[in-house]
Parts: sequence; C-alpha cells; structure tokens
Amino acid sequence: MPELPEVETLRRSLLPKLVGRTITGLEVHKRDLRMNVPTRKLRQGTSGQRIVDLHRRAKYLLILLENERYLLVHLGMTGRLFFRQVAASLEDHVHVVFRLDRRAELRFQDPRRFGLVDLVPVARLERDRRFCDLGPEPLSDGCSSRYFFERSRGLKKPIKNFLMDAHHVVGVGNIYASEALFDARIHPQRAAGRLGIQSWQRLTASVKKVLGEAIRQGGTTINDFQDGNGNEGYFQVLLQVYGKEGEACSRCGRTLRMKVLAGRSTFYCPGCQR
DNA sequence: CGGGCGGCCTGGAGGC
DNA sequence: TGCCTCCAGGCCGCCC
Repeated sequence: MPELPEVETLRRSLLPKLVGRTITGLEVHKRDLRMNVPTRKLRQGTSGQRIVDLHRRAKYLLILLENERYLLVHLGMTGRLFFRQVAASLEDHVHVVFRLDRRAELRFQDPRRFGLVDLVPVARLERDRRFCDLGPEPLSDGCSSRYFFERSRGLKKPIKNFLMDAHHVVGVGNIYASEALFDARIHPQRAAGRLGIQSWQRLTASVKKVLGEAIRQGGTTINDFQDGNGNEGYFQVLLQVYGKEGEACSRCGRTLRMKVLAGRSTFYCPGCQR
C-alpha cells in the first residue's frame, strides 16, 4: 500500500512514541505473511531490548534496537503498524504484537498479508538480498539528474516503469510515479533511455518535489493508510492525475486518461505530457 | 540481459 | 439484498 512518503510519515509518527521504550514480549497470531514470521529469532532478538532509533530505507521501516539489530517492517499493500498505549482488544488481522514497557503495544496489522516482519543485524543489512541491489533514496543528493541520465542509457522500458524499479531508485510506487511524470510533463510511455538531460532535470526535480510535498502532507490515504497514531494523510487532495481518469487536466483542460502499463494503472494527461 | 506478466491475499466497490 | 467479478498503493520469480 504505502510508498516512500507513507513509510516516512509512519516513521516520524512513531519516533517519539517508541524511542526509549523497551520491548518486553512478542505475540505472533499468524505467521504466514509474505515471509513466514521468524517467531523464535524475533523473540530472542527483541526481548528486553530498548528501541534506540527509527530509520527508513526504501519502503522498509527499520527499528534500531540496542543490540545492534534492526527490527524490519514492510507494510506491503495493506499493512499498518500502530502504537497502543493500553492493551485494548485486538483488531482484525493483527498478526504480530510487540509488547512494550509502560503498558504499551506496537501492533502489525495486514489484511492481505503482503507485508513482512524480520530481524536483521545492522552490520548485515547492506548484504541482505532485500537491500543489496537497491538504488539511491530519491530525496538524497545521490539521486541526481546526471545519475538518472547515465543509468537509463539504452533502456527501452517506459519511463514510468523505470521510476518504479527499485534497482534504479527506491520508494516511488504507482501513485507517485504518475504524479511526478505529470508534474514534469513527460508521457509515462516514453522510453527511459531516450530522455534527454533536460527532461531528466525536470523529472528529477518533480520526483523530489512530489515526494517531499507528500511527506509534508502526511502521506496519501486512499483506502488504508494511517500513521502510527491512526491519523490519515492529506496528499490525496493534491493528486493531479492519479485516479482522475475522465476529469479535466488542471493545467490544460484536456481529459485525463488511464492506461495499463506493466500491469499497473497509469494516469496521465494526453495534452501536456509528451 | 531487459522487460512483461502472473501470483501472492483479502476486502471493498460496482454491476446485474 | 445477494452474488459475482474486478480491482487495489508491493514485490518476487518466471518466462520469452
């Protein structure tokens, strides 16, 4: 469900609640998520551990424990991670519960079970197969128009698919790919390898702008997304093309279109995206 | 190898 | 109201 802005919003919302707390226990109610929950490893590696910090890499939330391990959480499509001050009754589809000190809990809920929970030593993260081939963070300096330009030479795949490929750049999913391409006035089906440096300068700026603004708005809530306190985002109000097939383009007035690319709904303006 | 597609799951929406 | 089909923001593995 969530792309980079949603995971970053989650991280920021949980940071003040979790840092300094100690994990006192673990409940696993259903273990067959995208990857089986490694109950034993989790229990041994987290019990009695204080939470030191919360990081994010791509769409993974990384909860740093004092034993130099990361508690890894991926929300898949419908995952939620939320803080409960008092042990209230269990919601549907809560598969993993971390009990915390001072009668609090961290609950992982995921109806579709595309998410995952795992534990990885910090020193081994860069070698983990889920992380070793990842591209740069889109909001980092390493993610530049020059990098994209060089990286994309010779590639025929549509630029939208390129943006959504984590080998090239992480965190950009279906919603923000469409939005960034609209902002940069680039047609989603243009071959990535045929974008000139000027187009890449616009697109790079648009990716950073759209993701940055989405983070400021607390993410996009279409159906599911909530932060760690149960609050919804506001960026859905600012969407320009996503889910707006048949509506008028805010820039040129033409009717927005939808097309399936690589199996994913893609929204664009046939008037101002070339 | 690059690129496309199906499959993993469940719930909600829309059509009849 | 109920039943059916389709669709969904991610990711991986398989296929050509």
